[in-house]
Amino acid sequence: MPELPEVETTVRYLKDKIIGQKIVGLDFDTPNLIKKPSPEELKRQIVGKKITKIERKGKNILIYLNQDYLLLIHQKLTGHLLYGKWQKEKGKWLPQEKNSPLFLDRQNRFIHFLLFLANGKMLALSDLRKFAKIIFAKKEEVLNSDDLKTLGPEPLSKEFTLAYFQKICQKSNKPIKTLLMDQKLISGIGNIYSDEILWQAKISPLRKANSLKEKEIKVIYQKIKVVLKEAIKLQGTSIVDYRKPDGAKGEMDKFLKVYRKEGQKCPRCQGIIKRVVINGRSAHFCPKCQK
DNA sequence: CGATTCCCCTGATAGC
DNA sequence: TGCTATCAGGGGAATC
Repeated sequence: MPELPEVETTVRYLKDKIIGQKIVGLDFDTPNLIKKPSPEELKRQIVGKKITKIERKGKNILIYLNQDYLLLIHQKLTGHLLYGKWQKEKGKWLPQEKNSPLFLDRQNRFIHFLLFLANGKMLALSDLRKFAKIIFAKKEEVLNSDDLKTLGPEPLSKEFTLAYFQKICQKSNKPIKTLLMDQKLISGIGNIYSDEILWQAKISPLRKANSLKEKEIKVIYQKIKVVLKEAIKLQGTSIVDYRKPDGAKGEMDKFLKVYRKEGQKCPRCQGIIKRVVINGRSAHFCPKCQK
């Protein structure tokens, strides 16, 4: 699923390809993805506008348009943006290049939303589960909406200090995994990287945040940065649905230590990796070396 | 206010 | 073989 590193990879890839491009058309087959405005209104308003900027906030993709408009895309579980050319066959959008991952990898074949650009290329949203969220409005309105303004600090930014992390840990009686995934406290970390961060830090995901010692908090803090940076460098994890905008997989899969590895041996201590449900999410960890 | 449950959706998988 | 039940999972809403 797209978390901070995957969204960052997507934004970096698209930056020099779509900035300056005018949107010349729009197509969709799942109106429910478009939360605001109505799909008809969106089509009427977005066509003709030019893309001026693209950035990431937490797990959200922000595509800025001229006349102070902003398109927000949250990919949720299985959504990912793709860049290429598609053609409609029997009501379904199919990629034109038959030997590209856009065509060969089935995860890229669930196209539900398409923007046509002036350069002849398209920006498409593939989303198997149809959970993604699309919002289009005036820039100020989107930036001041709950979708964005409730987000906590970016974990790789200066604002995310050790003192801040210590403070939120001490104040929370929740499991540390739940805290790491709380977008209001830290933005961008999801199920994959919370598991991986805690494995690297040798801390059990079940530990209550306010039970952590100062030294442990510091290690987790450091591992947040290390793991996210490594994942960005490797262009994300494609173990499930995520793909880069060219349809190819990220390289982070083979560096994962615990996520989706229930029953396998811990690469550090040979303990058996366990899966438990925390706050409705599956958590993977090694009970032998994560305390 | 915080904690819990439900819901959105559909492919994969297990059970029969 | 093929049908049905169950599950994953980010985040928001409803409920306790």
